[in-house]
Amino acid sequence: MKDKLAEKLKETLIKIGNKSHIDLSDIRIEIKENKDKDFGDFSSNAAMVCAKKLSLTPIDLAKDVIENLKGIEGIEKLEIAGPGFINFFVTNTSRFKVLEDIFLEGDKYGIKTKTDQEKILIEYVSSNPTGPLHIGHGRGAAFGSVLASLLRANGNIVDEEYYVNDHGRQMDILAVSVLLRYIQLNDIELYYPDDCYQGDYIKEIAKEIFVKSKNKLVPQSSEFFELVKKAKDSEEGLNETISWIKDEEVQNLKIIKDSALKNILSVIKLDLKEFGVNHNSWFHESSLYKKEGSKNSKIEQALETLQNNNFIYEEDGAIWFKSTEFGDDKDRVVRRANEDPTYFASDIAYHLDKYERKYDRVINIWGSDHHGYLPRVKASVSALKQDEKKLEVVFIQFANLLRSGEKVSMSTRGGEFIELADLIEEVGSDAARFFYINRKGDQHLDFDLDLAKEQSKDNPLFYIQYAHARVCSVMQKLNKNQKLDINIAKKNLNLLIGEKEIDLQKQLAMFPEIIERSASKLEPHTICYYLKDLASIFHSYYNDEKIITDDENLLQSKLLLINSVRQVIKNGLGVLGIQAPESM
RNA sequence: GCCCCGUUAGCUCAGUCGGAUAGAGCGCUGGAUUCCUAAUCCAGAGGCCAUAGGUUCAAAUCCUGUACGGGGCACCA
Repeated sequence: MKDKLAEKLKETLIKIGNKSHIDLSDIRIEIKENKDKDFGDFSSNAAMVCAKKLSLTPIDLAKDVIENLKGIEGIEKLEIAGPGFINFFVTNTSRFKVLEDIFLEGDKYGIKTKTDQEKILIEYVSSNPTGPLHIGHGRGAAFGSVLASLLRANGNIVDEEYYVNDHGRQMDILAVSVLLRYIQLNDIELYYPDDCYQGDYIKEIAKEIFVKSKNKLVPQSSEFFELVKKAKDSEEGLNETISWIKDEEVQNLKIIKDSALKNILSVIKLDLKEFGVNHNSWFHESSLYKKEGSKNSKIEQALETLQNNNFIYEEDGAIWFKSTEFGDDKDRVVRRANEDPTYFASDIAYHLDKYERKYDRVINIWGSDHHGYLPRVKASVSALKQDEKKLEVVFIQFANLLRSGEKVSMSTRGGEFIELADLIEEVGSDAARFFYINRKGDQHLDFDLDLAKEQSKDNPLFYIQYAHARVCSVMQKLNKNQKLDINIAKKNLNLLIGEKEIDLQKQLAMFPEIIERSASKLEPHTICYYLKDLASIFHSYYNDEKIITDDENLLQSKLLLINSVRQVIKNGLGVLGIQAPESM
């Protein structure tokens, strides 16, 4: 209905414009639901926006528009109000259509099919594979996952990718950590450096490798143990230890690194699965370092291209990328004096790879502590002659965990962080997802553990799910031979004209637009608030009205209404990856 | 110092690419249940939309400055 009105309105304006030879075809007018019922169902600011161009007062223009709009089907009344708003009063009959639509479309209601589908890549989580996911990763995981399903609901093709940082210093430290724990299994006393990973999972991994390798990986050189001693509390010492292993124990290091990576990745995958997060692509950073037959590695190729495009120079023994030419604060090193490419260099190659895979949009979900990193990545994309506008980054702020109103310490030092798996076990995947996305991503979030578990209206997710369960409960209470009969219901829609019944129909009709807006703004939280509003109107209605009555006509029309509510809640929660339980 | 984000009711937060009288929950006060889930509902009180300017017919919303809070500024990943 709203779309139809918007179209008619625009046609009318163009027609009026033509009379005075003024082109209004690209003017942007707005038509929106009214908060205040006295102003009708919809209102438009069209007359106020166009009045100046036509040298008319908004009121006069509005009068003209209304004359032209008269006689449109479904409109009961048109009014001019305030400084020149055009208010639309819709007939009850035209509101009923949404109920038939929902019944016909079912699970598809609100889900768009587009002919011009966009191919979108969302990369998210991408936590270092050096330990299990903790609650700091949870928000990004929930956000990316919901965003993917939201963009799909909006008619696009979406790939979800996890970038595995399986190359570099963190992996080296991981390998050393495991090796040291491994050695300790022989009751050999040795210093365990502060900068090594402290969690108990390292010991588990070491044990596993210990069994498989039959304890053959212990370095035999006393030099090694001296280095470890030195690494106890100095970063330098740790670095020396790492490079010693790299030189002397290449084969063993590889075995340990590979098994540790495999082990941790499988844990991460399991955690994500429990959380309803499903990446369909796992991209390994290490693959960017591998030669491709006769060709250089992806990183070398990318750096060569930058060089050919004249954005590379040498200084202080290092190789730099001129990111300042694209607005970055300073130029960035891509190859260290020791000739190793930096992390940034592999990220350049990674983004180039994404572009080569021909996506229309490339979306990254990053922690907001990385925002300073974006200008250089955008710069590199531009320098590689790619369209940097295709790259969008959504920044996700950290979440605080609250228990009994107190902040739960999230120190990652000493490995005392809370694992995502523990959070899911405590509050459940549904609540965790909902609370993580209940706020705009770039804002701080207090995740209240007690609230997430509470079974009352204070808990917005419970409130929404309860509305769904209530409808299901009514359906259960019907006599055995009774059920929703769409034919009877359709003939009696004119019984649904109570104030709250109309409110419900209006709210239900907004759902497709909510999906669309939420998707286009990359803001999933909009859906949470929409569903809460819908549930609220429903609960209020339910309290006022008895659904089950002896009057078959009335019963059927009401059943259609409440089942529409049930369907939309189900669809909305579905997009969020959350269950809609039939009883609670 | 530079950059990003935020500031809306006592608290936690919404607020439709600028629109008519700024909303919700909690908390507070007072009510509703012989009845489909009271796990709910209804009513009341509560606001200088941080602040000072600017743009506009119209600003919580856009622009600039200021204050306060959070984060970021590596040959780390």
